[in-house]
Amino acid sequence: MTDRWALAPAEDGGVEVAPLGPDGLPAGPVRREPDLAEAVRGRPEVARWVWRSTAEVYPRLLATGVRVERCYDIEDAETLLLGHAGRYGEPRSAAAALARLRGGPVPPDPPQRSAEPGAQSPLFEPQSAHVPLADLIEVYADQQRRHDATAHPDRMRLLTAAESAGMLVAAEMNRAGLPWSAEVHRGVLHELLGERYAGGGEPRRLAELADEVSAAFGRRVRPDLPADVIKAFAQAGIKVRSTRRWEIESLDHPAVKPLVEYKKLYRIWVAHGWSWLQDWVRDGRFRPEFLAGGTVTGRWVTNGGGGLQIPKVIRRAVVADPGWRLVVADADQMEPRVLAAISRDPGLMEVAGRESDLYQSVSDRAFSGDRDQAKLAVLGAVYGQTSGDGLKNLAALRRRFPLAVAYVDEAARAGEEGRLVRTWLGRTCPPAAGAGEDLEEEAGIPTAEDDSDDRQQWVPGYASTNARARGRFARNFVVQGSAADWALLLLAALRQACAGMAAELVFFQHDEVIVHCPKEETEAVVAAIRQASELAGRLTFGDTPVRFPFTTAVVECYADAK
DNA sequence: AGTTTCGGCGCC
DNA sequence: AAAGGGCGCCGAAACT
Repeated sequence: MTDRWALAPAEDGGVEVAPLGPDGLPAGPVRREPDLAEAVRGRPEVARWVWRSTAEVYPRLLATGVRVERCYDIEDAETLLLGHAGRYGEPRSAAAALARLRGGPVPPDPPQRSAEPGAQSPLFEPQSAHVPLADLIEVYADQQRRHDATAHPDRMRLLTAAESAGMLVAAEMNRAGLPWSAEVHRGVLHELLGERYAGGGEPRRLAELADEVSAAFGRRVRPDLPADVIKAFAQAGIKVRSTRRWEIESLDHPAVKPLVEYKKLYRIWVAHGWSWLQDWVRDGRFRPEFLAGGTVTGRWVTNGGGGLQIPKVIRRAVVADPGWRLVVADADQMEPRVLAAISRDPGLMEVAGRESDLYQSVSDRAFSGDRDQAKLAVLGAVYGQTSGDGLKNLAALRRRFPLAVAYVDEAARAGEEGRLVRTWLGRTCPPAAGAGEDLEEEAGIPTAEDDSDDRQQWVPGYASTNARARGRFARNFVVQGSAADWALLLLAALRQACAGMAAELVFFQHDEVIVHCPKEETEAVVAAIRQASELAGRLTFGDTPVRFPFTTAVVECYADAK
């Protein structure tokens, strides 16, 4: 069962396939066959399909009911390998990789396609130029050699394999869709926003709140226009720099309450209201397009519909099919557990070796039981907090967990100095990531904003705010990115564990996964999650005591999971 | 008129 | 109390 085959759809609708040897080179001739799906369906013994792009091939296979166990996505691997070599931004298409290999002119990558509301996953992705299978195999063999030249070849192999697995999962999720009740959604909208008025204007509740805001200011104010609100406050003798909630909330003015309420509901209305429902929900399913590895840290993104930002109140609309359930599984304190695993800090590993609340354990050791302080300190260390209580707490954290704090500090220093920073498996941060566009600041030349007094406290002397931004980015990158490494392995293991069942993975959001399954399968799914977590922890980070417990809920409605 | 950026906020 | 990381999305504002 170690058979690897390479595959490339031909331009005439047929397909080229070829068996591969252990070195990645062809172990037999390239064969032309008339039908892509049949070529795969007829070879169930193949353990891994090597192809240019999962997004090009796999939706077509799924459309005919064909699933594959594993794949290797050449263009995704090219991206990761280029990144590891510090060559971020070079064209990553198979055609470009081939050109680099042969010394020809390197074609630029085609422009990214943007999402269209309600668009089904296209059967043909408008992507890079066609590359014949024999050439594709050459690129693949070269990539195998390039894995060997990385800092940790075994980890790098795991990374490219894991991300390819993630792409299979993403394609399957895109096909399945998230079960969505339009009726429930409409009910929630009506309850929150009131009736819609003809003509597409604001619903009743928003109109009322806008009137209350205007009444409080004594003139007509549009609460959805920040400039208007700032002016209105100024006329009332209150200076605000923005209309962000945390800045507005504490003000002593009668407009504040309806304004904050307006902004909350306005958000629901524009981002998840009736037109969203119209655009993104079809046949009882919400279909955002999941893209595995869509960010530099390796986190997924969704293309369309804000699939990873479903507001809590709207989750009531996520309802299992009749007789089915949603198994909602959420990794507990994922980021500090990942930090324990990558830093190998003995104290933090010991704490992370228990399934109980990690922040509580940290606070018992370093914060005399104050869980909130402990959580702030840990998150501050991971995010690069620069002021407030976080700094004081960071010192306490450093005393108890020196290797953990040193790990992220070193990443931050590397980022500031423009050195490469990698996740545990080898995903590499582009050296300029986290940098803004402000070259004047980079050069240490004060800009107009710099004489605002609150910034200079934490921008000492001529230190570049850009370098600091890179430092914060890199500090977070090693944790968030390694967590994404682990999450890919988790998804891959969970997908395997669910392979024989009717259960389908329908949602994934950084540290949370939803499986939709017949109610008879829920126990098996919960067990599969546990087993997948254990396997993912071991495969990703090797032999550590760190555990990755999940909170799982078996529910009919997503909103009931928390 | 079409495209890009900004402000604000949803999620993790 | 204050505001650190990653995203996507929307309408308005600011551009070409």
